[in-house]
Amino acid sequence: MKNVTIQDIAERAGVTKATVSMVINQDHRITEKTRDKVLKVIKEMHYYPNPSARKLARGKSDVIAFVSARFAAPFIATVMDAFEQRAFQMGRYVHGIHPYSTQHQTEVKEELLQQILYGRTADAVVLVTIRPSEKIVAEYAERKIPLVLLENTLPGSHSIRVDNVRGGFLATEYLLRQGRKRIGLINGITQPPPGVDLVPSAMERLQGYREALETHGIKFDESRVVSYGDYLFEQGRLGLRVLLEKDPRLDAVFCAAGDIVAMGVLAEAQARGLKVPEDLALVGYDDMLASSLLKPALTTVRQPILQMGVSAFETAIEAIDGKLKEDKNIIIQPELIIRESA
Amino acid sequence: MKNVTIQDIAERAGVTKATVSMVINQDHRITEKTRDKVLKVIKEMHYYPNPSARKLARGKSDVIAFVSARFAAPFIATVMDAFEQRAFQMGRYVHGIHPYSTQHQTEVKEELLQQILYGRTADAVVLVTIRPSEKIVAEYAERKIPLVLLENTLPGSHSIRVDNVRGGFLATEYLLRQGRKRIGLINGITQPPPGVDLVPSAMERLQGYREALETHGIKFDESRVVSYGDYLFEQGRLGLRVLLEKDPRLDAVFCAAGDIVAMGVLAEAQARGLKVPEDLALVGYDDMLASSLLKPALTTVRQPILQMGVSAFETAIEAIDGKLKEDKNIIIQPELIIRESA
DNA sequence: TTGTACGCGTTATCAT
DNA sequence: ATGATAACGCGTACAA
Repeated sequence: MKNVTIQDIAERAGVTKATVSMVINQDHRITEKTRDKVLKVIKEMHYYPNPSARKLARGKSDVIAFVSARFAAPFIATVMDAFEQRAFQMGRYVHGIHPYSTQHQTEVKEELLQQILYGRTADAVVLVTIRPSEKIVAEYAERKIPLVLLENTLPGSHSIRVDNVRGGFLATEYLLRQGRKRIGLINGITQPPPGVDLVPSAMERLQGYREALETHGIKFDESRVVSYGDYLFEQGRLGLRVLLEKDPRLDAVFCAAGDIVAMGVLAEAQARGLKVPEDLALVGYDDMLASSLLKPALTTVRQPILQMGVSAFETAIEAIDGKLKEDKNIIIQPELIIRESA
Repeated sequence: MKNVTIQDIAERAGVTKATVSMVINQDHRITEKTRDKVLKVIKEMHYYPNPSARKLARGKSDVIAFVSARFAAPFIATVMDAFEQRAFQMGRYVHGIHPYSTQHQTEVKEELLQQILYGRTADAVVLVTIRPSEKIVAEYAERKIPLVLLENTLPGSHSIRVDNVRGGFLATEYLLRQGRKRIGLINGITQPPPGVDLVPSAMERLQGYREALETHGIKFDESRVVSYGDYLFEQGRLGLRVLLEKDPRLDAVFCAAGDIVAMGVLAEAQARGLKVPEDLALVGYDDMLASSLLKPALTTVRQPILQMGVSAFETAIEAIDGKLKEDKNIIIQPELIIRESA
């Protein structure tokens, strides 16, 4: 009925709160005897320390905040899962990972990060695909709360990134090698409207695309590029329509916006009677589970997502433990998975 | 550097902590004048109340715990997303949703639920596909922390469920109507080994399958059923192999274990040169994004996942607000989506 | 509005 | 070496 507190345990065990606390926190200066006695009472009375009181008392929170735009995006869900998996393996922060989402709103993000920082809610913050303002980074640095960025880099914070320039390059170059000349690009937004966050990976993939074209002596043509803020199936259908309208002779699409969007491209192509890859070659990005199951199976750039989650967790732990004197920047290489669509 | 506390604000604004607290909590009995003054200081000094202190002081936590086995499962990620979406819309518990995962381990689950309960960490707990022990339910009831179950029901807690019996029935009956007689079932585990949790939906889909057979005068044959604990692509391949070994004349498969598994079935069928649906009709479960993109497009039972998340959130809020005198049990009807595979 | 006890652990200091 | 005492962390809420 009433909540069991440390005081109750102390009384029942005939010691003081301090002793109970020490038992819980494995302080060495207690006898086996008293410890066993106290532990027994704890079990008996179903005592669980109040985490709020605990946090309040010691400033540390035993929490890592994991901030992303939306939970449902496969990329994010997978990273989060790997992150947590690693936590279980290492036995640290096991129930101490707090996912937050910003719903893509810059304002929510800023507010949230302030809140986490000044509310002392987390020992470290992991940001997936979200770019904090420099002001925030500075404030975190001052209070010594480590930031770990995924898909971003900023001085003053650690980062885990996939080499997106290379990803864009690999995909485009492969298409060129297959003899394609008119390669459309469906991408994320590279010039975000106010209030929407920039996703640098889109810029980088664009750059890779350009570099590959240049390497092969083909001039970059802006009319071959479309950008969308959402990464949905419908964007793929729409994107292909737009690209074909600009040039019906389009012979390939690199869908840097991801495999879901690529699926939309595929559907639209098929609806128009275009054969993939014969009439239109298609390369996606991400390599989701379903990508290999499509007909034709999707050629795509694979992101080592699990590894990103694992590295993010390990980096966060190292930072929390004070083992990182400088920014740690991990770059993971993507891989082109060649299947049937190109 | 040092943390800004309510005390600092009070001093700077020339009032007491109590006043500041009232301002923050929108208590009406304070003058506009003092309120504005206090708010100004709060802004200036970047004051954010310490959530731990706050929770400690008032027993309420402003948190809803959202407990599932794994984050990455598409079903779970989608529910979680809808859940959070609704929170944003309603402006309640906006950053107060704490996802936890149990990694499928019963022990972890029990421990976690105890911790949440006795640690007073949440105002309500939502459990996705996870069944708490009756003991836990009783303990939650006693402490008046509402439980909301998804895909489960237990007296003493609220529930949101999809009518799985009906889902199983719809799929099987449709296959029977198409003239199929030898219908295999690939399902989740209905008799879990110790330490692994029961997923009742598997039982229910099995029941729907049986009922449909009986309705059409076909005897249930246990050798047509295989069960797996994981819902992976590989299970689909394996499942079909096993079923065909038992009866090579199999003419249909209802893959109640979900569309990912169904994709495995499809791949295996195609690898064996079986035409779908001519030689083998296939019905899945879930209706994922990719399901409509396969060749042949997958006929499947659609789960109204978004709606489940929304209902779960609303139910949690109602329960927290004390508006539910009795258990609320919502049942959502699934829908058979007919495409090409059957 | 203010003063202040309270919620619950942690930890520095002190006694044995 | 063990354990007790007491102050502390930060808001909330009730009596005055």
